[in-house]
Amino acid sequence: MMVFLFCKRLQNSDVNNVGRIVLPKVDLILFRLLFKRSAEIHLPRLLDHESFMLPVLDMDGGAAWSFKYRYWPNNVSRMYVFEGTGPFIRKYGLQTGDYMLMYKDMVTWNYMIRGVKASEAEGHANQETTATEGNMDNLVLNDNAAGNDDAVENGVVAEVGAFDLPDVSDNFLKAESIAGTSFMNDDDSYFSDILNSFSSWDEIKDYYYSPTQPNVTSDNLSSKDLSQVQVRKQGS
DNA sequence: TCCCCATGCATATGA
DNA sequence: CATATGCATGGGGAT
Repeated sequence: MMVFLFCKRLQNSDVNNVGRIVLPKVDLILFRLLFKRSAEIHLPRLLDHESFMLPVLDMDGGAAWSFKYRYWPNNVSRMYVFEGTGPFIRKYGLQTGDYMLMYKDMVTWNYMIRGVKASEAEGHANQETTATEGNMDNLVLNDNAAGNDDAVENGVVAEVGAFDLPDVSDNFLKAESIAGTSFMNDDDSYFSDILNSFSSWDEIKDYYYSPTQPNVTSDNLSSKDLSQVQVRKQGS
């Protein structure tokens, strides 16, 4: 099962030849449902001034990327960025206003990525989305879920059932429109499917917090894949 | 008031 | 001198 993590509407500074993409600090859907946590959880945690190469599989097939994942100190906060994104941007021909969507494969733990042109997004969009296209920036859910620290401390996944499912916000529908796929089916079983796929609270916690790298190594990629992993230097 | 993030810009790197 | 890197600044939206 693929979990949608976040969507970034690309800006000039994301698609120019610098080759880095500033990541949004949007919440992961599941975590926004369970807790009120933000940003630093939809990708592996970075220690102080830590950075590393993050393998990311292309959902379009064939390609595998390797972005340098790091952050910039910013006042008391952080700005997260992917570096070495030039080849990805070029493969999809992404320009300002297009989208980068990230997912995580819950079976393999691979991070997955795809680019969506704004024009394609319009193709998937419903009327409402089209009408408010200017607001399709970084997608977040309504935060209707009550915080429940008790469930966390008790370590009981079953407590999850006590949460109200969030409303399917307009933005969530927009994310689906851009993705061209449904993250949640009609009876809201999307979240319960996710939760049921874990057997314990620790599993959920590990899954989202673990600094463990995705199960992608140079050993299980073809040479063709590897050729796309390398970050192209300017002018090469 | 807070904080996110788009981009400016000073410094480092290196051709 | 050109480009890459690492952070700072400030507008604007959320709280």
